[in-house]
Amino acid sequence: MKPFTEDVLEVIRSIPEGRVMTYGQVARAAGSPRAARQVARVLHSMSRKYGLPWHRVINAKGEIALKNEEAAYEQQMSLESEGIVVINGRISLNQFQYEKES
DNA sequence: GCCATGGCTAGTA
DNA sequence: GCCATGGCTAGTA
Repeated sequence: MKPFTEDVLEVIRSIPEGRVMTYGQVARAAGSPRAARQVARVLHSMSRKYGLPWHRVINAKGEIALKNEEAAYEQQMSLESEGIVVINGRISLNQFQYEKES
């Protein structure tokens, strides 16, 4: 597994319960500011086997990005079980976005 | 070639 | 709604 991938996994694992990060934010934290799509790809193909808190990653607009209805529903349930408020598939980034401090 | 993006326009109201 | 972006997993041979 490549360093970038490992960094992405580590960043995702570091998101605390009850908080979210965006794809772009994860990419930046992993050292590749323009690799937001790769984050999506990693999540798509690796979240199951690596037991990631995949539900805590959303898009820059604060929305659940999954197209698949069932999966999107599952994500919403997981988020709500941690106290994150989801309204019309959208989360308030102001309230729930995790900002790593320096 | 895939991907669960993102940011910036054009075009509507 | 368009399109530039980029690092690589899964699956075949």
